[in-house]
Amino acid sequence: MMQENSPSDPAQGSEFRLRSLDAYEGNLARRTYAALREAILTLRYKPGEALRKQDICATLGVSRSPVAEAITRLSNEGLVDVVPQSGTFVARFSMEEIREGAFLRESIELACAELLAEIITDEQITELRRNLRLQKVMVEEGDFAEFYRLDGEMHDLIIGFTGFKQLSTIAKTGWLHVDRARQLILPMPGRVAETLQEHYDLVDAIAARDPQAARKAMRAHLGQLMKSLIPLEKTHPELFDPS
Amino acid sequence: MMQENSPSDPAQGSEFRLRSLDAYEGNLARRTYAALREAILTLRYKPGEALRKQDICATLGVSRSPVAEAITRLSNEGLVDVVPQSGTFVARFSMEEIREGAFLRESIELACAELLAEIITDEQITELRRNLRLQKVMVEEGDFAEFYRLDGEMHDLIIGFTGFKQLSTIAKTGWLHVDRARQLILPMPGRVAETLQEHYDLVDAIAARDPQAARKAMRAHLGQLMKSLIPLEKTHPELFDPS
DNA sequence: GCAATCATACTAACATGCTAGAATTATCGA
DNA sequence: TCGATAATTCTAGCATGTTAGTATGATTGC
Repeated sequence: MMQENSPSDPAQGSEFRLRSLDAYEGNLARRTYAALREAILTLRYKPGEALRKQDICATLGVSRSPVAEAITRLSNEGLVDVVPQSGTFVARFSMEEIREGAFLRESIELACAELLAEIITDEQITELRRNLRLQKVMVEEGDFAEFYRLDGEMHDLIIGFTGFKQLSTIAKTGWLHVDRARQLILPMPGRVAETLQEHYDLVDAIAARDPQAARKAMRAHLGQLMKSLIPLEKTHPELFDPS
Repeated sequence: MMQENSPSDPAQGSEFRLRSLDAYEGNLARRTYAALREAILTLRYKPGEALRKQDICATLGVSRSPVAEAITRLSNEGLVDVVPQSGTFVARFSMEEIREGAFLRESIELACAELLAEIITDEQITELRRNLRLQKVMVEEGDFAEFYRLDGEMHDLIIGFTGFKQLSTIAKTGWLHVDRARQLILPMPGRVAETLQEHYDLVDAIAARDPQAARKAMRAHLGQLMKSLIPLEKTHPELFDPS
């Protein structure tokens, strides 16, 4: 099988794309996984590109074992495609997978929002509102990176408040493909403001302890995001799975 | 740290608990994973028990590499606990995790049932009904193992009909802990008949293209299962996480 | 008898050698 | 010039050697 490299590939052979392992924690394999994962999600490794184990080993200063383990894990998550006896490639986008990840997260968060609307405490509502205030500030300051971080944190809070500990990890794993695709969208001030409003609606519904409204708000919110992702397949066809 | 072996451990040192690898497919690591997973889920490896890599290597006739990779994966799924530089142990049951797995699956299947109620085709309904007829036969014949297999197949069908390909795997992964705990419950004819009826209700609701009824039926069905699992913590305390 | 200390026998984690097979390039034939 | 074939150079997958850290059991001191 052949998986062409992006031709516009200058001499980036040496790896400036991986952060040092001591930015992460855990054993070598886990840290290697984290470094690779970050590089893939931020598109420093481009979809379709071959992953060179040797380079990675050299750059990170580890042997092949932890790298192999990391790649296995990335493969399980669908971020890379392993071709036996041939090579490992950064997975291309697949609108199918993106939809699926969005659906999974929507399923989980709908259930959480619904449950939370019944059991949420006042302290937890306060924490959500505090997060929202920070989001507002970031929108006003135009700090979109921090806004997205707070966005993720808010979703995490909502899931975490249910008391379930692994659920957030699963939701995020499904969300990986969506997150990677989102990197291609330049944040537009207008859209970000809308997103913030959707967050307000969602938290309001939960705070009002209205399960149905919470479901509706969550669905509307995630629906908007998907709408912004659909055009990507047309604008960046080379990054997508031929399908 | 100390994790005692079950004292009632005769000379089962030699491993009669792992099926031969050629019962599975994929590379050695994947097959090793499958074999271990099956042994853990069927309780041939008991919760809390230490996993001896050397024995496993000898039994399966493979080296430590594939076994290590398999264990890493089982660890990610929460089926084993790895204690660095010490040992790996079959995870004990945790009612917390069981609840969480059930919640995850409920979230996914509720969303699927709701979606399906809108888009399901007549052929798909036929396939579900066919599965139900087989379930009925198995209940009548008292073949509970086959009934449970069909049960799983039905849930798979429902998820698969949405067109999403990975969702079933995720749902099953979350369901692992539930499945393992279910091994402790002797199937009682009465309860199995009830379960079958719940399946009928669910499929009827989907076939009637009634999203709300489908949600309700799915929730009732999974709620019943959880109800049967709760007492296990009292009857088999030694298999549960001290919590 | 009992607690503290030390030696031993385990383990996970990591490094590295080896092999079979795939992709690529070089060579050859028309 | 072009197509087929052979040689080379990749890779993943597997086996195994090494190391550091943990638990266990023996030994010692009291």
